[in-house]
Amino acid sequence: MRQGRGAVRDGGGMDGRSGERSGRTQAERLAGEIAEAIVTGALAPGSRLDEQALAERYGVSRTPVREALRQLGTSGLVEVRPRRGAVVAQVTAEQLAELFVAMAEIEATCARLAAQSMSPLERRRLDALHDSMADLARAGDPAAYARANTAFHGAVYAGAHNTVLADFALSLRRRLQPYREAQFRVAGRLARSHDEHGVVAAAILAGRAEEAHAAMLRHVTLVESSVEGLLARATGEAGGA
Amino acid sequence: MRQGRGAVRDGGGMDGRSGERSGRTQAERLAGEIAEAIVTGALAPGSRLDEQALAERYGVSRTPVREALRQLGTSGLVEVRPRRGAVVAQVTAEQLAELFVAMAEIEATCARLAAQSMSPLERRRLDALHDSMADLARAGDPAAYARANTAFHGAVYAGAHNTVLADFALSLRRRLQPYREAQFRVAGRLARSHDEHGVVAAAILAGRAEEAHAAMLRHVTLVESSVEGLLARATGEAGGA
DNA sequence: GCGCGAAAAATTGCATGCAACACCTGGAGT
DNA sequence: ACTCCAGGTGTTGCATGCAATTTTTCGCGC
Repeated sequence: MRQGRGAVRDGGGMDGRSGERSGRTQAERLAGEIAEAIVTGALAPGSRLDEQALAERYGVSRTPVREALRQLGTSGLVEVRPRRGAVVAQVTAEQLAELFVAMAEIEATCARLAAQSMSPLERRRLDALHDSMADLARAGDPAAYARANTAFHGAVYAGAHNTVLADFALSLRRRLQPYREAQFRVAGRLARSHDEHGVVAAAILAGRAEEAHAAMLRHVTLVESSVEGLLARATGEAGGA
Repeated sequence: MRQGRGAVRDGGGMDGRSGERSGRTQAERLAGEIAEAIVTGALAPGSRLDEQALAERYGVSRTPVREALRQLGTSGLVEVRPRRGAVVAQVTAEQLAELFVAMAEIEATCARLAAQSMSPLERRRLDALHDSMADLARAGDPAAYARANTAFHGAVYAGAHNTVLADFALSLRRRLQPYREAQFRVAGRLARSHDEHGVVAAAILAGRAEEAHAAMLRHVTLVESSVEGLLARATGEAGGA
Protein backbone atom coordinates (compact mmCIF):
# COMPACT_ATOMS: atom_id res chain seq x y z
CA MET A 1 0.00 0.00 0.00
CA ARG A 2 2.08 2.84 -1.24
CA GLN A 3 0.73 5.91 0.37
CA GLY A 4 2.83 8.37 -1.50
CA ARG A 5 3.49 11.82 -0.28
CA GLY A 6 1.52 13.32 -3.13
CA ALA A 7 -1.66 11.57 -2.09
CA VAL A 8 -4.15 13.54 -0.11
CA ARG A 9 -3.08 13.57 3.47
CA ASP A 10 -5.66 13.78 6.17
CA GLY A 11 -4.27 16.56 8.29
CA GLY A 12 -2.88 18.46 5.38
CA GLY A 13 -5.42 21.12 6.07
CA MET A 14 -4.32 24.64 6.41
CA ASP A 15 -5.26 25.74 9.85
CA GLY A 16 -5.17 22.32 11.44
CA ARG A 17 -7.91 21.17 13.69
CA SER A 18 -7.64 21.36 17.44
CA GLY A 19 -5.27 24.24 17.21
CA GLU A 20 -2.38 21.99 16.30
CA ARG A 21 0.14 23.52 13.99
CA SER A 22 0.97 21.48 10.95
CA GLY A 23 4.55 22.37 11.73
CA ARG A 24 4.86 19.35 13.93
CA THR A 25 6.14 16.18 12.44
CA GLN A 26 4.17 12.98 12.38
CA ALA A 27 6.58 11.45 14.86
CA GLU A 28 5.87 14.19 17.36
CA ARG A 29 2.17 14.01 16.83
CA LEU A 30 2.29 10.25 17.27
CA ALA A 31 4.37 10.54 20.41
CA GLY A 32 1.71 12.83 21.82
CA GLU A 33 -1.17 10.59 20.79
CA ILE A 34 0.43 7.44 22.11
CA ALA A 35 1.42 9.15 25.34
CA GLU A 36 -2.15 10.33 25.71
CA ALA A 37 -3.45 6.83 25.12
CA ILE A 38 -1.11 5.46 27.76
CA VAL A 39 -1.83 8.14 30.31
CA THR A 40 -5.57 7.85 29.92
CA GLY A 41 -5.34 4.11 30.25
CA ALA A 42 -6.47 3.29 26.73
CA LEU A 43 -3.21 1.40 26.41
CA ALA A 44 -2.73 -0.73 29.46
CA PRO A 45 0.70 -1.13 31.05
CA GLY A 46 2.46 -4.14 29.63
CA SER A 47 0.64 -4.19 26.31
CA ARG A 48 2.80 -4.66 23.28
CA LEU A 49 3.18 -1.73 20.96
CA ASP A 50 3.29 -3.34 17.56
CA GLU A 51 4.87 -0.98 15.10
CA GLN A 52 2.81 -2.02 12.12
CA ALA A 53 -0.41 -2.06 14.10
CA LEU A 54 0.24 1.47 15.36
CA ALA A 55 1.20 2.57 11.88
CA GLU A 56 -2.07 1.34 10.45
CA ARG A 57 -3.99 2.68 13.39
CA TYR A 58 -2.70 6.20 12.79
CA GLY A 59 -2.45 5.99 9.02
CA VAL A 60 1.29 6.38 8.68
CA SER A 61 4.22 4.13 7.96
CA ARG A 62 6.38 2.44 10.54
CA THR A 63 9.17 5.00 10.38
CA PRO A 64 7.50 7.83 12.30
CA VAL A 65 6.03 5.27 14.68
CA ARG A 66 9.49 4.01 15.49
CA GLU A 67 10.75 7.52 16.09
CA ALA A 68 7.85 8.26 18.39
CA LEU A 69 8.37 5.06 20.34
CA ARG A 70 12.03 5.81 20.84
CA GLN A 71 11.12 9.28 22.04
CA LEU A 72 8.63 7.87 24.51
CA GLY A 73 11.18 5.31 25.57
CA THR A 74 13.54 8.05 26.71
CA SER A 75 10.80 9.75 28.65
CA GLY A 76 10.08 6.50 30.44
CA LEU A 77 6.50 5.95 29.33
CA VAL A 78 7.32 2.93 27.20
CA GLU A 79 10.02 0.34 27.48
CA VAL A 80 11.86 -0.48 24.29
CA ARG A 81 13.66 -3.78 24.38
CA PRO A 82 16.45 -3.93 21.80
CA ARG A 83 15.15 -6.43 19.31
CA ARG A 84 12.05 -7.44 21.05
CA GLY A 85 9.65 -4.64 20.52
CA ALA A 86 8.20 -1.95 22.73
CA VAL A 87 5.68 -2.30 25.52
CA VAL A 88 3.87 0.21 27.67
CA ALA A 89 6.08 0.67 30.71
CA GLN A 90 5.08 -1.65 33.46
CA VAL A 91 5.38 -0.04 36.84
CA THR A 92 5.88 -2.42 39.69
CA ALA A 93 4.70 -1.49 43.16
CA GLU A 94 8.23 -0.60 44.15
CA GLN A 95 8.77 1.60 41.14
CA LEU A 96 5.45 3.27 41.79
CA ALA A 97 6.55 4.02 45.32
CA GLU A 98 9.83 5.44 44.05
CA LEU A 99 8.01 7.58 41.53
CA PHE A 100 5.80 8.97 44.25
CA VAL A 101 8.70 9.67 46.56
CA ALA A 102 10.55 11.38 43.74
CA MET A 103 7.53 13.45 42.82
CA ALA A 104 6.93 14.40 46.42
CA GLU A 105 10.51 15.54 46.81
CA ILE A 106 10.59 17.45 43.56
CA GLU A 107 7.27 19.13 44.22
CA ALA A 108 8.36 20.01 47.73
CA THR A 109 11.53 21.52 46.33
CA CYS A 110 9.51 23.50 43.83
CA ALA A 111 7.29 24.71 46.64
CA ARG A 112 10.26 25.89 48.65
CA LEU A 113 11.76 27.69 45.67
CA ALA A 114 8.37 29.15 44.82
CA ALA A 115 8.02 30.53 48.32
CA GLN A 116 11.36 32.22 47.86
CA SER A 117 11.00 33.57 44.36
CA MET A 118 7.42 33.92 43.22
CA SER A 119 6.50 37.36 42.02
CA PRO A 120 3.61 39.21 43.67
CA LEU A 121 1.52 38.60 40.57
CA GLU A 122 2.23 34.88 40.64
CA ARG A 123 1.34 34.75 44.33
CA ARG A 124 -1.97 36.49 43.68
CA ARG A 125 -2.77 34.04 40.91
CA LEU A 126 -1.92 31.05 43.03
CA ASP A 127 -4.15 32.40 45.75
CA ALA A 128 -7.00 32.96 43.32
CA LEU A 129 -6.57 29.49 41.87
CA HIS A 130 -6.72 27.93 45.28
CA ASP A 131 -9.83 29.92 46.15
CA SER A 132 -11.61 28.83 43.01
CA MET A 133 -10.93 25.22 43.85
CA ALA A 134 -12.94 25.45 47.03
CA ASP A 135 -16.16 25.44 45.03
CA LEU A 136 -15.05 22.48 42.96
CA ALA A 137 -14.16 20.55 46.07
CA ARG A 138 -17.56 21.27 47.55
CA ALA A 139 -19.32 20.40 44.30
CA GLY A 140 -17.48 17.09 44.36
CA ASP A 141 -16.69 16.89 40.65
CA PRO A 142 -13.56 14.73 40.49
CA ALA A 143 -12.77 15.47 36.84
CA ALA A 144 -13.05 19.23 37.20
CA TYR A 145 -11.09 19.16 40.44
CA ALA A 146 -8.38 17.06 38.82
CA ARG A 147 -7.97 19.67 36.09
CA ALA A 148 -7.78 22.52 38.57
CA ASN A 149 -5.40 20.47 40.68
CA THR A 150 -3.07 20.14 37.71
CA ALA A 151 -3.22 23.89 37.27
CA PHE A 152 -2.47 24.48 40.94
CA HIS A 153 0.58 22.27 40.95
CA GLY A 154 1.63 23.71 37.62
CA ALA A 155 1.51 27.17 39.14
CA VAL A 156 3.83 26.01 41.88
CA TYR A 157 6.25 24.53 39.35
CA ALA A 158 6.22 27.74 37.37
CA GLY A 159 6.74 29.76 40.52
CA ALA A 160 9.97 27.91 41.21
CA HIS A 161 11.36 29.69 38.14
CA ASN A 162 13.33 26.66 37.14
CA THR A 163 12.29 24.99 33.90
CA VAL A 164 14.51 21.97 34.54
CA LEU A 165 12.77 21.10 37.78
CA ALA A 166 9.40 22.10 36.39
CA ASP A 167 9.78 19.86 33.35
CA PHE A 168 10.84 16.94 35.48
CA ALA A 169 7.95 17.47 37.86
CA LEU A 170 5.57 17.60 34.90
CA SER A 171 6.90 14.41 33.42
CA LEU A 172 6.58 12.61 36.74
CA ARG A 173 3.09 13.97 37.12
CA ARG A 174 2.13 12.66 33.70
CA ARG A 175 3.53 9.25 34.43
CA LEU A 176 1.60 9.04 37.66
CA GLN A 177 -1.59 10.55 36.36
CA PRO A 178 -3.51 7.31 35.93
CA TYR A 179 -2.82 6.41 39.52
CA ARG A 180 -3.47 9.84 40.98
CA GLU A 181 -6.72 10.35 39.16
CA ALA A 182 -8.42 7.40 40.73
CA GLN A 183 -7.91 8.68 44.24
CA PHE A 184 -9.98 11.81 43.63
CA ARG A 185 -12.99 9.56 43.47
CA VAL A 186 -12.45 8.37 47.00
CA ALA A 187 -15.06 9.98 49.22
CA GLY A 188 -13.74 12.92 51.14
CA ARG A 189 -10.38 12.99 49.40
CA LEU A 190 -11.33 16.14 47.50
CA ALA A 191 -11.97 18.22 50.58
CA ARG A 192 -8.86 16.96 52.31
CA SER A 193 -6.79 17.66 49.23
CA HIS A 194 -8.08 21.19 49.19
CA ASP A 195 -7.22 21.66 52.84
CA GLU A 196 -3.68 20.45 52.22
CA HIS A 197 -3.41 22.84 49.30
CA GLY A 198 -4.45 25.59 51.65
CA VAL A 199 -1.50 24.92 53.94
CA VAL A 200 0.87 24.82 50.98
CA ALA A 201 -0.53 27.99 49.46
CA ALA A 202 -0.43 29.89 52.74
CA ALA A 203 3.21 29.01 53.29
CA ILE A 204 4.19 29.94 49.76
CA LEU A 205 2.26 33.21 49.85
CA ALA A 206 3.88 34.14 53.15
CA GLY A 207 7.30 33.24 51.82
CA ARG A 208 7.89 30.61 54.48
CA ALA A 209 10.11 28.35 52.42
CA GLU A 210 10.74 25.44 54.74
CA GLU A 211 7.12 25.31 55.72
CA ALA A 212 6.07 25.23 52.08
CA HIS A 213 8.48 22.37 51.49
CA ALA A 214 7.13 20.37 54.42
CA ALA A 215 3.51 21.04 53.54
CA MET A 216 3.92 19.98 49.91
CA LEU A 217 5.89 16.90 50.88
CA ARG A 218 3.13 15.92 53.24
CA HIS A 219 0.42 16.61 50.68
CA VAL A 220 1.95 14.45 47.97
CA THR A 221 2.84 11.73 50.45
CA LEU A 222 -0.78 11.62 51.51
CA VAL A 223 -1.79 11.24 47.89
CA GLU A 224 0.61 8.35 47.71
CA SER A 225 -0.84 6.53 50.67
CA SER A 226 -4.30 7.14 49.28
CA VAL A 227 -3.25 5.56 45.99
CA GLU A 228 -1.58 2.67 47.75
CA GLY A 229 -4.80 2.00 49.55
CA LEU A 230 -6.57 1.83 46.21
CA LEU A 231 -3.96 -0.46 44.73
CA ALA A 232 -4.03 -2.78 47.70
CA ARG A 233 -7.71 -3.31 47.13
CA ALA A 234 -7.33 -3.85 43.39
CA THR A 235 -4.28 -6.08 43.49
CA GLY A 236 -3.41 -7.78 40.27
CA GLU A 237 -5.91 -5.96 38.12
CA ALA A 238 -3.52 -3.15 37.33
CA GLY A 239 -1.49 -4.97 34.73
CA GLY A 240 -4.40 -6.05 32.60
CA ALA A 241 -4.60 -9.35 30.76
CA MET B 1 26.37 2.71 -1.02
CA ARG B 2 24.52 -0.36 0.04
CA GLN B 3 26.18 -1.58 3.14
CA GLY B 4 24.27 -4.73 3.70
CA ARG B 5 23.44 -6.12 7.04
CA GLY B 6 26.01 -8.86 6.77
CA ALA B 7 28.95 -6.51 6.95
CA VAL B 8 31.10 -6.94 10.00
CA ARG B 9 29.63 -5.08 12.89
CA ASP B 10 31.82 -4.03 15.74
CA GLY B 11 29.68 -6.02 18.09
CA GLY B 12 29.74 -3.42 20.74
CA GLY B 13 32.34 -2.67 23.30
CA MET B 14 30.38 -4.01 26.22
CA ASP B 15 30.98 -0.81 28.08
CA GLY B 16 29.10 -2.34 30.94
CA ARG B 17 27.98 1.00 32.21
CA SER B 18 24.70 -0.16 33.57
CA GLY B 19 24.51 -3.73 32.58
CA GLU B 20 23.50 -3.11 28.98
CA ARG B 21 23.13 -6.11 26.76
CA SER B 22 25.37 -6.49 23.79
CA GLY B 23 22.26 -6.48 21.62
CA ARG B 24 22.07 -2.75 21.37
CA THR B 25 20.75 -1.28 18.19
CA GLN B 26 22.64 1.13 16.01
CA ALA B 27 20.34 3.92 17.08
CA GLU B 28 21.20 3.33 20.71
CA ARG B 29 24.88 3.07 20.03
CA LEU B 30 24.72 6.28 18.02
CA ALA B 31 22.82 8.04 20.77
CA GLY B 32 25.57 7.07 23.15
CA GLU B 33 28.36 8.13 20.83
CA ILE B 34 26.80 11.44 19.98
CA ALA B 35 26.01 12.13 23.62
CA GLU B 36 29.59 11.37 24.48
CA ALA B 37 30.82 13.70 21.77
CA ILE B 38 28.60 16.46 23.07
CA VAL B 39 29.50 15.96 26.71
CA THR B 40 33.21 15.86 26.03
CA GLY B 41 32.93 18.99 23.94
CA ALA B 42 33.87 17.40 20.64
CA LEU B 43 30.57 18.72 19.37
CA ALA B 44 30.22 22.32 20.43
CA PRO B 45 26.86 23.67 21.60
CA GLY B 46 24.97 25.22 18.73
CA SER B 47 26.58 23.16 15.99
CA ARG B 48 24.25 21.71 13.44
CA LEU B 49 23.80 17.97 13.46
CA ASP B 50 23.48 17.14 9.81
CA GLU B 51 21.81 13.77 9.45
CA GLN B 52 23.71 12.70 6.39
CA ALA B 53 27.04 13.89 7.75
CA LEU B 54 26.49 11.94 10.95
CA ALA B 55 25.37 8.92 8.95
CA GLU B 56 28.56 8.94 6.92
CA ARG B 57 30.64 9.69 9.98
CA TYR B 58 29.38 6.59 11.75
CA GLY B 59 28.94 4.42 8.70
CA VAL B 60 25.19 3.96 8.86
CA SER B 61 22.18 5.32 7.05
CA ARG B 62 20.14 8.31 8.11
CA THR B 63 17.38 6.25 9.71
CA PRO B 64 19.20 5.19 12.89
CA VAL B 65 20.74 8.65 13.08
CA ARG B 66 17.31 10.20 13.11
CA GLU B 67 16.15 7.85 15.84
CA ALA B 68 19.20 8.63 17.93
CA LEU B 69 18.71 12.37 17.50
CA ARG B 70 15.11 12.16 18.56
CA GLN B 71 16.14 10.17 21.60
CA LEU B 72 18.74 12.76 22.51
CA GLY B 73 16.19 15.47 21.89
CA THR B 74 13.96 14.08 24.61
CA SER B 75 16.84 13.89 27.05
CA GLY B 76 17.63 17.53 26.42
CA LEU B 77 21.10 17.23 24.98
CA VAL B 78 19.95 18.07 21.48
CA GLU B 79 17.37 20.49 20.23
CA VAL B 80 15.34 19.21 17.31
CA ARG B 81 13.50 21.87 15.38
CA PRO B 82 10.59 20.41 13.42
CA ARG B 83 11.68 20.76 9.84
CA ARG B 84 14.86 22.63 10.40
CA GLY B 85 17.28 20.04 11.64
CA ALA B 86 18.88 19.35 14.97
CA VAL B 87 21.53 21.29 16.82
CA VAL B 88 23.51 20.61 19.96
CA ALA B 89 21.50 22.17 22.74
CA GLN B 90 22.71 25.64 23.42
CA VAL B 91 22.83 26.39 27.10
CA THR B 92 22.45 30.02 27.88
CA ALA B 93 23.84 31.45 31.08
CA GLU B 94 20.35 31.42 32.58
CA GLN B 95 19.74 27.79 31.64
CA LEU B 96 23.12 26.87 33.04
CA ALA B 97 22.18 28.54 36.30
CA GLU B 98 18.88 26.67 36.32
CA LEU B 99 20.64 23.39 35.67
CA PHE B 100 22.96 24.00 38.58
CA VAL B 101 20.14 24.97 40.90
CA ALA B 102 18.24 21.87 39.86
CA MET B 103 21.25 19.66 40.38
CA ALA B 104 21.97 21.21 43.74
CA GLU B 105 18.42 20.61 44.87
CA ILE B 106 18.26 17.07 43.58
CA GLU B 107 21.61 16.16 45.06
CA ALA B 108 20.64 17.72 48.36
CA THR B 109 17.43 15.71 48.32
CA CYS B 110 19.39 12.55 47.60
CA ALA B 111 21.72 13.38 50.47
CA ARG B 112 18.80 13.80 52.84
CA LEU B 113 17.24 10.52 51.74
CA ALA B 114 20.63 8.81 51.92
CA ALA B 115 21.09 9.97 55.49
CA GLN B 116 17.75 8.41 56.29
CA SER B 117 18.02 5.15 54.45
CA MET B 118 21.58 4.11 53.69
CA SER B 119 22.50 0.66 54.93
CA PRO B 120 25.46 0.29 57.31
CA LEU B 121 27.47 -1.23 54.47
CA GLU B 122 26.73 1.69 52.19
CA ARG B 123 27.71 4.11 54.91
CA ARG B 124 31.01 2.37 55.43
CA ARG B 125 31.71 2.45 51.72
CA LEU B 126 30.89 6.13 51.47
CA ASP B 127 33.21 6.79 54.36
CA ALA B 128 36.01 4.79 52.78
CA LEU B 129 35.49 6.54 49.47
CA HIS B 130 35.73 9.92 51.10
CA ASP B 131 38.88 8.93 52.96
CA SER B 132 40.57 7.73 49.81
CA MET B 133 39.86 11.07 48.16
CA ALA B 134 41.95 12.91 50.72
CA ASP B 135 45.12 11.61 49.08
CA LEU B 136 43.92 12.57 45.63
CA ALA B 137 43.10 16.06 46.83
CA ARG B 138 46.54 16.41 48.33
CA ALA B 139 48.21 14.99 45.24
CA GLY B 140 46.34 17.60 43.23
CA ASP B 141 45.43 15.41 40.26
CA PRO B 142 42.28 17.00 38.84
CA ALA B 143 41.40 14.12 36.51
CA ALA B 144 41.73 11.43 39.15
CA TYR B 145 39.87 13.56 41.67
CA ALA B 146 37.09 14.18 39.14
CA ARG B 147 36.62 10.45 38.70
CA ALA B 148 36.54 9.81 42.42
CA ASN B 149 34.20 12.76 42.81
CA THR B 150 31.78 11.16 40.38
CA ALA B 151 31.95 7.97 42.43
CA PHE B 152 31.30 9.87 45.65
CA HIS B 153 28.23 11.61 44.32
CA GLY B 154 27.11 8.39 42.70
CA ALA B 155 27.29 6.67 46.07
CA VAL B 156 25.04 9.34 47.53
CA TYR B 157 22.54 8.90 44.69
CA ALA B 158 22.55 5.17 45.20
CA GLY B 159 22.14 5.61 48.93
CA ALA B 160 18.92 7.49 48.38
CA HIS B 161 17.46 4.19 47.17
CA ASN B 162 15.43 5.90 44.52
CA THR B 163 16.32 5.14 40.92
CA VAL B 164 14.10 7.90 39.58
CA LEU B 165 15.93 10.61 41.47
CA ALA B 166 19.29 8.93 40.92
CA ASP B 167 18.77 8.73 37.16
CA PHE B 168 17.74 12.35 37.00
CA ALA B 169 20.73 13.42 39.08
CA LEU B 170 23.00 11.43 36.80
CA SER B 171 21.57 12.97 33.67
CA LEU B 172 21.99 16.47 35.10
CA ARG B 173 25.52 15.61 36.13
CA ARG B 174 26.32 14.44 32.62
CA ARG B 175 24.89 17.56 31.08
CA LEU B 176 26.93 19.76 33.36
CA GLN B 177 30.10 17.74 33.18
CA PRO B 178 31.97 19.99 30.75
CA TYR B 179 31.37 22.94 33.01
CA ARG B 180 32.12 21.22 36.28
CA GLU B 181 35.30 19.64 35.14
CA ALA B 182 37.04 22.91 34.49
CA GLN B 183 36.65 24.13 38.04
CA PHE B 184 38.73 21.31 39.48
CA ARG B 185 41.72 22.93 37.87
CA VAL B 186 41.23 26.11 39.85
CA ALA B 187 43.91 26.26 42.49
CA GLY B 188 42.72 25.20 45.90
CA ARG B 189 39.32 24.06 44.69
CA LEU B 190 40.23 20.42 45.17
CA ALA B 191 41.00 20.76 48.85
CA ARG B 192 37.93 22.85 49.49
CA SER B 193 35.77 20.36 47.59
CA HIS B 194 37.12 17.60 49.78
CA ASP B 195 36.36 19.56 52.93
CA GLU B 196 32.80 20.14 51.77
CA HIS B 197 32.46 16.44 51.04
CA GLY B 198 33.59 15.80 54.58
CA VAL B 199 30.71 17.79 56.00
CA VAL B 200 28.26 16.01 53.71
CA ALA B 201 29.63 12.57 54.52
CA ALA B 202 29.66 13.21 58.26
CA ALA B 203 26.04 14.29 58.22
CA ILE B 204 24.96 11.31 56.12
CA LEU B 205 26.91 8.83 58.22
CA ALA B 206 25.40 10.25 61.40
CA GLY B 207 21.94 10.12 59.90
CA ARG B 208 21.41 13.85 60.30
CA ALA B 209 19.11 14.27 57.32
CA GLU B 210 18.50 18.01 57.29
CA GLU B 211 22.16 18.70 57.86
CA ALA B 212 23.11 16.44 54.97
CA HIS B 213 20.65 18.30 52.77
CA ALA B 214 22.05 21.69 53.73
CA ALA B 215 25.65 20.58 53.36
CA MET B 216 25.13 19.10 49.91
CA LEU B 217 23.15 22.12 48.75
CA ARG B 218 25.96 24.35 49.89
CA HIS B 219 28.60 22.15 48.26
CA VAL B 220 26.98 22.10 44.84
CA THR B 221 26.12 25.78 45.05
CA LEU B 222 29.77 26.52 45.69
CA VAL B 223 30.67 24.50 42.62
CA GLU B 224 28.21 26.63 40.73
CA SER B 225 29.71 29.92 41.80
CA SER B 226 33.14 28.54 41.02
CA VAL B 227 31.98 27.68 37.52
CA GLU B 228 30.32 31.02 37.11
CA GLY B 229 33.57 32.68 37.97
CA LEU B 230 35.22 30.70 35.23
CA LEU B 231 32.52 31.53 32.72
CA ALA B 232 32.62 35.20 33.55
CA ARG B 233 36.28 35.25 32.64
CA ALA B 234 35.77 33.28 29.44
CA THR B 235 32.60 34.92 28.20
CA GLY B 236 31.43 33.71 24.86
CA GLU B 237 33.97 30.94 24.60
CA ALA B 238 31.85 28.64 26.71
CA GLY B 239 31.30 26.02 24.04
CA GLY B 240 34.73 25.76 22.63
CA ALA B 241 37.47 23.21 22.80
C1' DG C 1 23.49 50.26 -3.14
C1' DC C 2 19.69 47.72 -0.84
C1' DG C 3 15.60 45.22 -0.10
C1' DC C 4 12.50 41.85 -2.32
C1' DG C 5 10.91 37.78 -4.73
C1' DA C 6 11.52 33.54 -7.42
C1' DA C 7 14.21 29.60 -8.94
C1' DA C 8 17.76 26.20 -7.42
C1' DA C 9 20.01 23.51 -4.12
C1' DA C 10 20.16 21.36 0.18
C1' DT C 11 17.92 18.98 3.87
C1' DT C 12 14.33 16.94 6.36
C1' DG C 13 10.23 13.76 6.63
C1' DC C 14 8.25 9.72 5.43
C1' DA C 15 7.17 5.26 2.77
C1' DT C 16 8.86 1.10 1.36
C1' DG C 17 11.76 -3.16 0.87
C1' DC C 18 14.87 -6.43 2.44
C1' DA C 19 17.78 -8.86 5.87
C1' DA C 20 18.52 -10.48 10.64
C1' DC C 21 16.92 -11.70 14.82
C1' DA C 22 13.17 -13.38 18.21
C1' DC C 23 9.41 -16.29 18.93
C1' DC C 24 6.50 -20.26 17.96
C1' DT C 25 5.64 -24.83 16.35
C1' DG C 26 6.70 -29.58 15.47
C1' DG C 27 9.57 -33.48 15.60
C1' DA C 28 13.47 -36.44 17.22
C1' DG C 29 16.39 -38.07 20.87
C1' DT C 30 17.20 -39.44 25.80
C1' DA D 1 7.11 -37.34 29.51
C1' DC D 2 10.70 -33.87 29.19
C1' DT D 3 14.37 -31.57 26.80
C1' DC D 4 16.49 -30.05 22.78
C1' DC D 5 16.89 -28.54 18.18
C1' DA D 6 15.38 -27.59 13.39
C1' DG D 7 12.26 -25.12 10.45
C1' DG D 8 8.70 -21.68 9.73
C1' DT D 9 6.70 -17.28 10.83
C1' DG D 10 6.38 -12.74 12.55
C1' DT D 11 8.58 -8.53 13.95
C1' DT D 12 12.22 -5.41 14.29
C1' DG D 13 16.28 -2.86 12.30
C1' DC D 14 18.15 -0.47 8.75
C1' DA D 15 19.03 1.22 3.81
C1' DT D 16 17.14 3.59 0.19
C1' DG D 17 14.13 6.65 -2.65
C1' DC D 18 11.02 10.27 -3.30
C1' DA D 19 8.17 14.36 -1.95
C1' DA D 20 7.87 18.62 0.72
C1' DT D 21 9.89 22.20 2.98
C1' DT D 22 13.49 25.11 4.31
C1' DT D 23 17.64 27.71 3.01
C1' DT D 24 20.52 29.70 -0.37
C1' DT D 25 21.38 32.08 -4.46
C1' DC D 26 20.53 35.10 -8.02
C1' DG D 27 18.09 38.48 -10.67
C1' DC D 28 15.08 42.53 -10.58
C1' DG D 29 12.97 46.83 -9.22
C1' DC D 30 13.43 50.76 -6.26
